[in-house]
Amino acid sequence: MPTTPPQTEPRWLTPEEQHLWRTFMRMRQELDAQLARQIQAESDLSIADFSVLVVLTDVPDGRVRVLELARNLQWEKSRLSHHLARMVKRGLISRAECSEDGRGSFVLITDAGREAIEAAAPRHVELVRKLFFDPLSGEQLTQLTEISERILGAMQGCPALDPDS
Amino acid sequence: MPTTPPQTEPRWLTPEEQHLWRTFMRMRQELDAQLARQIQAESDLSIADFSVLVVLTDVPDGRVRVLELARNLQWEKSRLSHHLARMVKRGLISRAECSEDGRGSFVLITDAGREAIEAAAPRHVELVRKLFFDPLSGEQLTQLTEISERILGAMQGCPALDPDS
DNA sequence: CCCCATTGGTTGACATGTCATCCATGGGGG
DNA sequence: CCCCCATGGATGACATGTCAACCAATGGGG
Repeated sequence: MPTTPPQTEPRWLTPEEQHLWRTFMRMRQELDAQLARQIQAESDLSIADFSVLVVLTDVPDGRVRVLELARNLQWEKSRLSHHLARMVKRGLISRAECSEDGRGSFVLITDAGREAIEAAAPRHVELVRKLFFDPLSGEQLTQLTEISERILGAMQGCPALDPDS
Repeated sequence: MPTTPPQTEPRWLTPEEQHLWRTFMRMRQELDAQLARQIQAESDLSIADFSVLVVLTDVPDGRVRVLELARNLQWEKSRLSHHLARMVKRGLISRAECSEDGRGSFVLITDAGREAIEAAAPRHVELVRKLFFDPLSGEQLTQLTEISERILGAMQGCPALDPDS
């Protein structure tokens, strides 16, 4: 029998499962797209810029180690490095070397950066509310929290094919 | 009073809302990443390739108009055009001109394309099950379906800043 | 004290996505 | 019939992301 061994017929999705999967994926995608378009149009920041700046404004001195950023955003270091370079070029952040660790480097938010995010944030939250929170009941919010945590949990246990971290 | 007019203090997220939003976003992101990595590693198709091929195999003759594809995937036509060009170059699909409409063009799946997706699909479904369906209870699946539909609905009504479609 | 594997981070080549523009056909009103 | 604009699609320039290789500082064992 020359067939590849463990080829039990895969458990394809039932019609309802398929419907859920497709709806979920489309929702994700559309949500991203809308948020991206809005933030881009109104503030000439990208979602990526925005999330970097959020982290920077969350810490008291607006100063974070690169690797800390990477862990926080769950980005690979390469992507982060490239992105930070662009953000420096646009004056949103700047860098400082790290005295404790000669290899390391700090990222710090500039005044322009702070200005940019403070201008963009209110409209952004407003849209997040309108598209994500407002359509859902309080009960659904609880449910979705639980659901997200479950799925996330299932993946943490799955070191699968994880290059970084 | 020189302040910009309708600047009532934005409704920032409460801690629970923030927790939900961040958990949800991280879940999305991690889910995407895992699926992308797996499919890439095992089949040298990308998620994008995969979803194009799925549409192509869904129709009886494996032949779809470009614009039909675009609507189906919700991609902008430019992205689709570029992507199709690459897929042609890799032999996964080919094209045929459209007799009914001289501007139009058909996309058709090649044997290589069919082979590629048939090889990739089973492992992919398996992973989707493992990461998305299995961790959730039947009740949660129902809830998530409802939730996704709600959010999606809220966005359909929002023609917002939609360049295409 | 030195060697060397690890770690923090950058770089270059390349794949992918976006935006604006272009081009050819199609399909009506004048 | 012809003009003109809407439509289907391609293209080029550029922003962004990924992968693999690289480099310099670190920090332990021998």
